[in-house]
Amino acid sequence: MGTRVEPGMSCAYEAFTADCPSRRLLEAIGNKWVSLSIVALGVHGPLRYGELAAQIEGVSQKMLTQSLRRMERDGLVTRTVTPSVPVRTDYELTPLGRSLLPLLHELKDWAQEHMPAVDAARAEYDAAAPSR
Amino acid sequence: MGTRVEPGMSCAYEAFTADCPSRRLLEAIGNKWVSLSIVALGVHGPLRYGELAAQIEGVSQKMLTQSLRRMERDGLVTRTVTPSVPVRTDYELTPLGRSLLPLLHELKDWAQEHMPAVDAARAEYDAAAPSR
DNA sequence: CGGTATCCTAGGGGATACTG
DNA sequence: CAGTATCCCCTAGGATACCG
Repeated sequence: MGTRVEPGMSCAYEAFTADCPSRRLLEAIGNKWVSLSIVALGVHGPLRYGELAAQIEGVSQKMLTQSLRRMERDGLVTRTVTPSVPVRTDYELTPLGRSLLPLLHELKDWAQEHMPAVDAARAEYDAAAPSR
Repeated sequence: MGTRVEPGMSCAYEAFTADCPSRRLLEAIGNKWVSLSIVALGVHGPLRYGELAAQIEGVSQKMLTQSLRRMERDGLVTRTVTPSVPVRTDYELTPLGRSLLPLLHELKDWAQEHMPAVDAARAEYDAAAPSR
């Protein structure tokens, strides 16, 4: 408890307290569907609910809706409902949400460059002791 | 199915297929304990199991061990056991693991800069319709 | 010290059906 | 079309106890 950190400087590097910004960010966007939605919206601009669902293979209606609500609450996307028949809902990144794009883009770059190495490591690990 | 992507270029930007590198990376390091362990090891250098546990507030023995095993399998850390009594185990980042550090560092920077905005958005959202 | 092994529960998350 | 509601399974993950 001796090492209290400054507000805004919390989680500086010494300790990862339960409520430090880094951990809370991971809880907010660490979710697969959340980050994929952000990237999809970043690439294609505003998207309707159905378009978004089509972009993200395998996402269920429940999870997509839940993720979008959380993102809206976190100020990452705006939700615009047009009460036509049938109804139309558009999702768009806020400036805050857009500010995450460079980060996620780099993540994607890392993945494309290094995932083969990860696969190789896995294969070797599994081959060494198949029982593990 | 018409838009097939090049190997290595998969998940280029059009579609997020279930097995594209970006999604698989998120599954590998999206985990809170994994990324926190990587950063802790990146900052402090090699760490013993107990030291690592002390760095990461609130992690259970089970989750830490499980995360470290997964990271070892993925080639992100090495695990060195010294069979003394009591036994000593050191964890260290591999070059592959280290290559994630800049990324995670930027994540941390984003968190420290923008999490207050997220908190504000949440407060406003909750205030607008407390029932949600 | 650095783990397994076991038990247990809250929540993640899919499938399906219904609605404005 | 874009949801909500319900059911139900299954895993993440904590607590506890034991071991080399």
